[in-house]
Amino acid sequence: MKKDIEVCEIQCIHEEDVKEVKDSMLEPNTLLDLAEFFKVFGDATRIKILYALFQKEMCVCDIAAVLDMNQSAVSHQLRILKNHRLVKFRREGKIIYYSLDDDHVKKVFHEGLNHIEHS
Amino acid sequence: MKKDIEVCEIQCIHEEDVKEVKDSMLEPNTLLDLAEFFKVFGDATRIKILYALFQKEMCVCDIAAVLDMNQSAVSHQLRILKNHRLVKFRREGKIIYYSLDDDHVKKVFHEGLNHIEHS
DNA sequence: TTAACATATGAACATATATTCATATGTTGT
DNA sequence: ACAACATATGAATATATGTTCATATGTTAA
Repeated sequence: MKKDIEVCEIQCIHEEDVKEVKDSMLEPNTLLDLAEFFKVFGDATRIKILYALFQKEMCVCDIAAVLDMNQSAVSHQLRILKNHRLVKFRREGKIIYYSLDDDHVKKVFHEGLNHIEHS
Repeated sequence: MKKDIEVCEIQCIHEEDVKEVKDSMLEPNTLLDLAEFFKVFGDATRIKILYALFQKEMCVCDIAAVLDMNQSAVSHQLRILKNHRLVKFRREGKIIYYSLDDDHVKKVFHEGLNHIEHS
């Protein structure tokens, strides 16, 4: 049964367009994954880490030194980068070296740079 | 004068590397702008809006209908996209049509898709 | 086994951010 | 001028996120 007062009804103007665009929308999971992926780039600390790793693989404490941050903060961020397969690591004794895991990273990065330079 | 107890000193292992990477680091403003730029992509609502606008220009209420969200929420997000020059708009009477403002958007988007598909 | 070191992690806190609600602004037709 | 409509915006709230602190894990050398 419908209530006689209908609130929050979304009104659209171009029904055809809405239907068409709605049908072509990405799958919910893809959307969430994409947003998650970009969210990783949306933090200055992680951007710095990625940019540092563009130059060469580095261990955690060296990254911390480059960023002038404490080891814990860097480690937390590295975990996020690792979970999203943006960086990988190898162990050498006590030291763990991190490096880039993916070529898309550089491409995304440079498209971002292009944008902020041209706007 | 130095305190005899020195806490939170950042210890690095490879001084040379640290110096080199630190010197080649992006400027603080560039870093912040980049992070800001990607932060815009890091939200499912904005991703949906951008993807919708890939198909065609749309007015606010149609976008709201596509996303199944209220007008205010969409408007707030459009403002963010507008501020970062990702979308532009034109007015036609009462209606305001939004569209993509930048080719980098699509490129960034597709690199992101590539990444999540290959990982 | 123990000390020293490199890194990881859980909890707590402070800050940032998205959505909602109410309302303001700006446009059109009467 | 007024009503109806499309959009924008400020404030409030709830949630997400980054950093710090304390501590745990894992490795090496003695």
